[in-house]
Amino acid sequence: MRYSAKHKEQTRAKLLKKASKRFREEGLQTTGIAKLMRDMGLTHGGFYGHFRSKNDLVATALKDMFAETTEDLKKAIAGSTPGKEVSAIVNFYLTTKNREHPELSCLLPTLASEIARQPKAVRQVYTRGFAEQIERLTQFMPGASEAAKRQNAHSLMAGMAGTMMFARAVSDRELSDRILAQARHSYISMFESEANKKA
Amino acid sequence: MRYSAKHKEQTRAKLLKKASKRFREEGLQTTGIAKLMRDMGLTHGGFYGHFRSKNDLVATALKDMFAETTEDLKKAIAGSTPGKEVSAIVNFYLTTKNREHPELSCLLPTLASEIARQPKAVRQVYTRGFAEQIERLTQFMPGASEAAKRQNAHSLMAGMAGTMMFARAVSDRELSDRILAQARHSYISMFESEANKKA
DNA sequence: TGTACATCAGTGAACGCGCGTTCACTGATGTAC
DNA sequence: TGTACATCAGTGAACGCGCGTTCACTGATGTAC
Repeated sequence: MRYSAKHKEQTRAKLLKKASKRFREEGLQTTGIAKLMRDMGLTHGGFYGHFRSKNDLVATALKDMFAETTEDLKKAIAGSTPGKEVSAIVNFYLTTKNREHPELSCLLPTLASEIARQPKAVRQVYTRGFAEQIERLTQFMPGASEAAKRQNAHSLMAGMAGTMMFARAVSDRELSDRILAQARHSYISMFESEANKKA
Repeated sequence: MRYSAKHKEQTRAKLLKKASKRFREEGLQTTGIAKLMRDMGLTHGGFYGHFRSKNDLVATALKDMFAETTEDLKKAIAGSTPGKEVSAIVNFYLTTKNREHPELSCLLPTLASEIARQPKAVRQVYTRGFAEQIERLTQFMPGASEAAKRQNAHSLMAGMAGTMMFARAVSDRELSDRILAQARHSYISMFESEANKKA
């Protein structure tokens, strides 16, 4: 059958969205092309009309996921009191809702360890996205110098990603809730700028 | 052929060691039984004489990995100046050597995200090991109360695991080196107890 | 207005491969007599 | 000392399944005449 002019473009976009969710739910290696296409109502062969390879899809999906998280962070920051951005970020990131929905939240806790085993092209996309995310956080961090601020951004990002990873892996729900709640409190008191803590 | 009395026990122990390395190198799902046995010089069928299932192996290997890291941490702490335990832990954990050898270091940066997708039995083993590791760290952390110390242990553990995960995933070696070096500095100044910082 | 043809998103069989698990078996050795 | 047999760690074919990728194809529609 013939399709409307924009049809292929739309299919590709939907495929990309679905894949970037699936990757975060099930991991990169565990997500299969055939099942992905089946869930789109298509057959596996059609995949290669949209992406050169699974690796190509992984790389493209990573860009998409970083862009999504960037949007979410921007929104969280936009809705916060000036000077309270770190609280906004932490309270947005370390929620039970995000714990339950890896497919809709930051890729770092779910995919970063698997990315270490990916081919260079994929890791480069990751590296760029990661560096940009750190840069975005840096401007809201406390610190005497730009370098100190950036280091705090790294610490916060590593702490939040590690915390979310732990909260998801642990089988005891109450323990998981506590991990998140206490980490929110901790990171806010560590990284909310001094000026605001006194206000 | 008949084997010596201790033979099977030894084979099981070697298999477990090999598996716990392989899991950290390649992930849980990506590590296959057949390849594992082939690398032991055995055939895949023999596996089920040692473990009930792959899940059984995963659970047992996790215990082993936690025990290994516990040993390593104890050694690092034993060799440190009293009051400088946090420095010893951080300087032991966040090294380029550990970055290059996931198969010989802490399971958290490599496996925690995959464990979130494992069956309950596996996650329970993980939860116990994780809680024990936190408890072990707690006693060396600064903090006014036991709860505050434990929270600092959580923050440090999440930060170190997240940092190692990032350092491994990033494709730029210099960036990775910087991530590790600056994180060591950061976490030591954040968590080394106040008394010692002034000394 | 009616016919012929080009387009091209998606189809589905096939490729060689690896997965976890089962199970009847092999064959070297220890033990019993 | 010599023979018969039990033991049991490990073997390897087979199960049904999923993997990523290729490729000749289908068939509805838009376009050209």
